[in-house]
Amino acid sequence: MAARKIDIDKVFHALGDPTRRAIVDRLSLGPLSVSRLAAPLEITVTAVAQHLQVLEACGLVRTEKSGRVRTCRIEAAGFAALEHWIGEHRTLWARRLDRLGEVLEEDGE
Amino acid sequence: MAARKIDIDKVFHALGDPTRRAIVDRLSLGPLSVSRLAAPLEITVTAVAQHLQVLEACGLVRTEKSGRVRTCRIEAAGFAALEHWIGEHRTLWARRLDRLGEVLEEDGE
DNA sequence: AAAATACTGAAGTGGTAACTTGACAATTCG
DNA sequence: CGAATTGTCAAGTTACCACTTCAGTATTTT
Repeated sequence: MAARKIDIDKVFHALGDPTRRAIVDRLSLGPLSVSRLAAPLEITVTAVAQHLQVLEACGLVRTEKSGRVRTCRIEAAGFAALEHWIGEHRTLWARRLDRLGEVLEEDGE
Repeated sequence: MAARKIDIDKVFHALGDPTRRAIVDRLSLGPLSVSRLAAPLEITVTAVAQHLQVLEACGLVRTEKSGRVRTCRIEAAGFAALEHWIGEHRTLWARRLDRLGEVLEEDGE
């Protein structure tokens, strides 16, 4: 799986930014170039490139440059680290998860 | 119904801080007062109280003051929001997880 | 009552994260 | 070739975040 050691700190921090989560969301549907990623976002291509560096540094995204285009895709390592952290806490928290039917109210996200 | 609207943004941001994750870890084992939470951490009680505000605001922790002691415990709502977000992405990402070895393939774009 | 305990509030500091602009490099295309 | 596309590098700005100090409020203990 994850060959490299993934820093869960960075994973949480990376996903704490809504713009980066939006990037991850879109990449979940398939690879995209930097400018295509930037198009629907209201920030500059430079800003998107910076977000991509963050996402790449924590193993959530992998990019590859070919010609003048950098193609970005989801990478599993960071996601695996996140699930691992959650898995470690799920058992501890599971008891309390029972009584939260009321909180799972929508929220869109 | 919707007791509180959980903001996944805040949940990720809250857990992005190692000190706050340490707090969550210890509270997973049982309730603690603010000063007991602060003891092993190398920060002031005030700082811990501030972290607790963050954790409480995103539904990861619940606190209750009785006398001069504020007791803190894990709250499931934030954790549920986190699992919900992951659940929504797991299916999308699972595909990529399966095909890790063959990603050199061009997806067009 | 006095002193110790447990926390709270306001205000300030230092660092850093997100974003911008502007200049530049590299590639593809007319 | 020259021009447009695509992304990169280096600063600089702004805003926020984690944390501190200090002064203050309740509450318990002695």
